[in-house]
Amino acid sequence: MTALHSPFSRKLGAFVALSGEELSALERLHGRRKSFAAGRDMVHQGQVNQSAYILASGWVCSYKLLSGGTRQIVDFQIPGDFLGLRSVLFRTADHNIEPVTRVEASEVLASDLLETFSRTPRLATAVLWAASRDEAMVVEHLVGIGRRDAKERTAHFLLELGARLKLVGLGTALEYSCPLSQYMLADAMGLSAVHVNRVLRELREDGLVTFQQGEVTIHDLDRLVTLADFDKTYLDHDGPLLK
Amino acid sequence: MTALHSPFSRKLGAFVALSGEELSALERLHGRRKSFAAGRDMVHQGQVNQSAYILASGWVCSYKLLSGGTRQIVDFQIPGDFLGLRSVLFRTADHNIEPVTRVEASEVLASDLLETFSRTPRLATAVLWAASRDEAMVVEHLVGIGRRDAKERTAHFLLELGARLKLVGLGTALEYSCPLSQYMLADAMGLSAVHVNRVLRELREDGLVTFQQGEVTIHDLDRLVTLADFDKTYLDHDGPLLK
DNA sequence: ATCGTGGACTGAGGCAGATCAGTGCCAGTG
DNA sequence: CACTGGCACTGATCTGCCTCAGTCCACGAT
Repeated sequence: MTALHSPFSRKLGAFVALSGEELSALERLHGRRKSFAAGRDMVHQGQVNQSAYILASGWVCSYKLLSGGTRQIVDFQIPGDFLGLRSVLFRTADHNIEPVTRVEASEVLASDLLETFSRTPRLATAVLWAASRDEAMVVEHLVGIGRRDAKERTAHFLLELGARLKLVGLGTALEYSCPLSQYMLADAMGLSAVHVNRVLRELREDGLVTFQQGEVTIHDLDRLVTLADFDKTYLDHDGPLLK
Repeated sequence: MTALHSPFSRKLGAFVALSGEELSALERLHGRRKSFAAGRDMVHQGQVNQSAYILASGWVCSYKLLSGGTRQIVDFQIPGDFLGLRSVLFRTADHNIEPVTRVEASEVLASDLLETFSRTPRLATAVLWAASRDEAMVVEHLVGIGRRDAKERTAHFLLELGARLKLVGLGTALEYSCPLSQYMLADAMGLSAVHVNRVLRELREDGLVTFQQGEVTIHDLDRLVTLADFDKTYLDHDGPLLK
């Protein structure tokens, strides 16, 4: 697969119109392809001189561990997402990265990344753009945990996931497959797994959305969007913002 | 005040060793100085073609409104912080920005910012660094709201604020002044104002920290750090990371 | 002087969601 | 085959935090 067709290039291209030269610089950035088994952390909190990765297939989650032994999942990454940018920029990882499924990813060496930035500066801007979008997702996540109740939060979460997957061609607005267990949802949404289970049942009984056997099916998009107060503008936009 | 001495330049310099030329490009970036009254929003959700700002003095908060009328404060900004980067990159603001006190800030036009990035690319990398640090703070905030109880969360919040203020010379590790009302703390921490009040009293009665009349005084740093599970590495580091 | 306003602070009562302690259903695996 | 471990799911109980409904300042405006 060339960078020209990689989901990552496509994503950056949505922010900054990329020249042929920039596209091939992106292509060279994709270093060695690596494979990771589900459940075994790719990166640990505190590790130094980590590489970053561009996710080709599979799902991963980024989380932080607390002293009490609980964890908070900050975000899930899906194919086309960039992993561990902060770990590279700060030389030491401030969070763990765990593959949720088997994962294929291209390693990006810190030195290559910084050199690419200096030689093709517009790519630095493009990556800044992508990082800002990630931050917007974390912010939305924060708002959800802080001010939405469990049902709204879960609805919002499932809608966001659907929108993201649709953007990379891994599902439709109404249906997608999702390898996350209820335990992981709980760790992501700041709930207990028990409560996630009950909330999913309620959403199902309300005829809004079903999440069973790894498949999410949205039955009533409008009502779900209203319940969740979901506004997808932070995920998407029309055409490159920088010509 | 020249950019050479502005807190913002100092902050970026902590990430990327800046040349004289880069420093003066930064200086030129500081556009018109503007002043804002407390309480009147500088930026609204949904506004397009906003400028960004570099905060010179005063405090502001960034928050999102929910349909229910509640709000979640995402972060507070203090002098030296960059405001509204996302609003500029995405052309439309996804959050509100409200001055907490009277505020002095330099306006940064979107076009100037992008032009600066293309002419002095290392500044794009530096801003990427700063944005990543902001994201790290939001992530820490997310973890707190998701997995820390009200007392730990409040302790963590006060410690983080102290560390940030110390970095820009506005307080010591043990004492600083803080213009935030308990209502704002509540909106930031995902609690009710009533509960914030009780938690602050408990922290005071435990001899850990006092927050009264706009002054925060930490009485027992060690126990507070332990309670909050506070690790300040995400805020600070030694020397520029990019020479 | 008094009124109004905004913030700190308090008590009582209710509820969302946590915790505890399970059951049942697979898919491995030795 | 029985045994194990992971996940979905459930009922009972408990609790952290919210909501409501106030009081009591300190202040600036009239």
